[in-house]
Amino acid sequence: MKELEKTYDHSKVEQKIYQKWLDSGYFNPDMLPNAKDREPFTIALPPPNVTGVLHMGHAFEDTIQDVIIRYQRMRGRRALWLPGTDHAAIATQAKFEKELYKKEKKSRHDFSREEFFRMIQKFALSNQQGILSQLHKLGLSMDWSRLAFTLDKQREKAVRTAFKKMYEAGLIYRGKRMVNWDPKAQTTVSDDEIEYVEQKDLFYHFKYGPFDIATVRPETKFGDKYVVMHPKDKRYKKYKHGQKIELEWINGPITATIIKDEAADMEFGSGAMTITPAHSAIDFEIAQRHGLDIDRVIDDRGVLLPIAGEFAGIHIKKARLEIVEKLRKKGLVTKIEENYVHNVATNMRGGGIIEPQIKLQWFIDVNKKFTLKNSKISGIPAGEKTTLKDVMRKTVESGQIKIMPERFEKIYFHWIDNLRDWCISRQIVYGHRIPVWYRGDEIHCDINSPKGEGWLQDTDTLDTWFSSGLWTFSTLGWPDETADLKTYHPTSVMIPGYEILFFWVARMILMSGFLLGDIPFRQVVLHGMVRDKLGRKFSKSLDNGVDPLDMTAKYGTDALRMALIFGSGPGNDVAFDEQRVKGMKHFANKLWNISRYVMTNTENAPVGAGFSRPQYDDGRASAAPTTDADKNILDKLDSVIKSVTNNLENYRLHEAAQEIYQFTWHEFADVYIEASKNQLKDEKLFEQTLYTLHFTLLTILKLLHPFMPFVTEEIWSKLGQKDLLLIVEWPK
RNA sequence: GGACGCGUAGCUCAGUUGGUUAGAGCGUUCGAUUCACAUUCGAAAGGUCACAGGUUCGAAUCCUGUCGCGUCCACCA
Repeated sequence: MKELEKTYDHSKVEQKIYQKWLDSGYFNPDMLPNAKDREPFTIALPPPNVTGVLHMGHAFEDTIQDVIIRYQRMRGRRALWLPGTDHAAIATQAKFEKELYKKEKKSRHDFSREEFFRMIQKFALSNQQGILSQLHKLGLSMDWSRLAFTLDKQREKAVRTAFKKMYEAGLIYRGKRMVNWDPKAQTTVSDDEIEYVEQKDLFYHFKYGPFDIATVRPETKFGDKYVVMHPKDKRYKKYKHGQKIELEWINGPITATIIKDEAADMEFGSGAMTITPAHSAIDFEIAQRHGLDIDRVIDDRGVLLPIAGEFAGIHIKKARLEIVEKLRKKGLVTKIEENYVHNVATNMRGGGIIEPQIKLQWFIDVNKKFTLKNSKISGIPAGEKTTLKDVMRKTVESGQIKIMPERFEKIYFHWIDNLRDWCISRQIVYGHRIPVWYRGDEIHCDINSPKGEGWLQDTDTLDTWFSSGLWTFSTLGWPDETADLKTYHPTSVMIPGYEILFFWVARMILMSGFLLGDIPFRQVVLHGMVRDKLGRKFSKSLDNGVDPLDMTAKYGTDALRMALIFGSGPGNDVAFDEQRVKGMKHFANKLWNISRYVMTNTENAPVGAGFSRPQYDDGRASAAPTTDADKNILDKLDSVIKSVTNNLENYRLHEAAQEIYQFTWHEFADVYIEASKNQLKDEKLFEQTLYTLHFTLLTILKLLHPFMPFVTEEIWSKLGQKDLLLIVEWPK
């Protein structure tokens, strides 16, 4: 028996233990003992963005997954946890461009496309290295041999194959539509990447012929030649739909047309509004309903077009005040309200304020009918017509995919109901380039460029979520029919934050449904966000960020893991409190000293590592001399095993963790170990007591291992156990 | 405007289908120390489970309403 230090020093243990695990090869499920006989269990890691470093949210998310995968491995599953990173297209390019400008005062225009792509890819891959080393330090049991990246060769093949199949099914089309244009990043963004930010502005009222119209954006008003009011608005009864009126406007007299449309809100302002169809989704719809002209006023850079007359060529930001000034001189400004609060659409991936524009873009049609040749989706038989929306809905509705907590299912359905076609093209270079080539009027979509002269590839790249949507199967080798794909797909459980339910979870269901006719995962367990102890988001401006690696250095990885799991309900946000991590470091030390006690006492015992359980194997009642304390602790142990197992099966990790903690400290240490001190002095009770101490400790180590892998593995080896605790059978 | 969540000890939070004196971590107070652990042990203080009704033999838990906080969706010219 080896001596144990008086205190547990994580810094001496963690790296050594992690190396032991790596050397064992058991992170790769195919290397597990009797791998072929094991039932597969798969988790695909939500790939962290290569934009930066890991934060506490990652530590939380990855700990949850590690607990589950370790538990399943011990339960005898062929447990695969597949790691990877996400190229995060627009976010990464935006970040790179920012740094490039800061460091070298250069922009994307200073480089060729190919050169610029290579620079960003290099930046991304160097970030990736940092992230991978952080993942190692968190003790995560991922299968590094299968590491994937959303923008590597194999994933490119998957992306192009997926695009081609959807294109051929007519689900991907190119069309001129109103999109969210970010003039700063010079690209479109999808509806889901818009974040509305409250902002205070001046609210201008103008005299528009006989009408009072209001706006915060006078610079869009040049093209306004339609005035819209509700058909039932009594104030405007005398005006007829289609009626023309002459009036004085910014650059002289114009002819305006009266439009009666129910989109006009009678309660708001004067009830009359002018519309700018080329730069507003709502206005665009109104214009389409009535067949109105759609005149572009602002270009891609936010500069006014010739329609603005003397203001043409001026940036909208600058033009606003000048326009108001001109209107004021003409006596057309009736009122200016200050501090008008309204929402502005912004690009949440580090871009600017969204300017709706009509552009030629690529879309995924979510309502178009198609036929699934092979379908494992319940509610959609093979050969039957369906839509992508239907796939997303039916898989969850039927319970084939379960979402936990359940309340998110409602939110998910609501999102599907309001879903519009997904704009997948981006005008940036960092991403998967659209696999479509043009030559004159010819168009060619394929995995590789077409043969022959004069073909030019589409310059757009794909929305990053397009490649993320393939993640569960592109990581397993799809489109090739690999053994991995057959063995490990559909994956067992997906564990993302609730904030990417739409971006990602829904898109994976869509992609897997169409391309494989199957679900990507059986279960979704959503977790909340990690906030600071006051419940605020971690943010740069508040400077309240906590680096997970600082915590692991200070208190140990086990302590951080346990602290994150301990006080968190499913789907709820977690308030991060350093004090709790400290408390869990104490717990690790407590366990360490419990082990010291058991070891020093079993040192001279006739029983060694091969402790048997003679008294309890069958017929507990008739067993050898046993005290109430023994019965009590072993009964409780049995019930803890059952309960912890049940809670882990149902992804109630926090409850499982609390039960083990409670049992270890306040039952085993506080009660039984105290009682054992007297029992060990009694010859008749000696062996029984040793047995109970030893058996209980070993079982605790097994139960606790998924949560606190390092300290448990270390003690396990000090106890002289041969196998790694990592793959020891889960207690029953 | 629509939907959802939360409000439990000083602080941060658990509390699975309603069931005995409501729990944890940290903090506070008092006491203990050669015997596994001061990163410890024992004890204590501290909660009308936001509020008001209702269902029930019984409600922190279910229902209705009120107040406060938060999130998501839609978006107003």
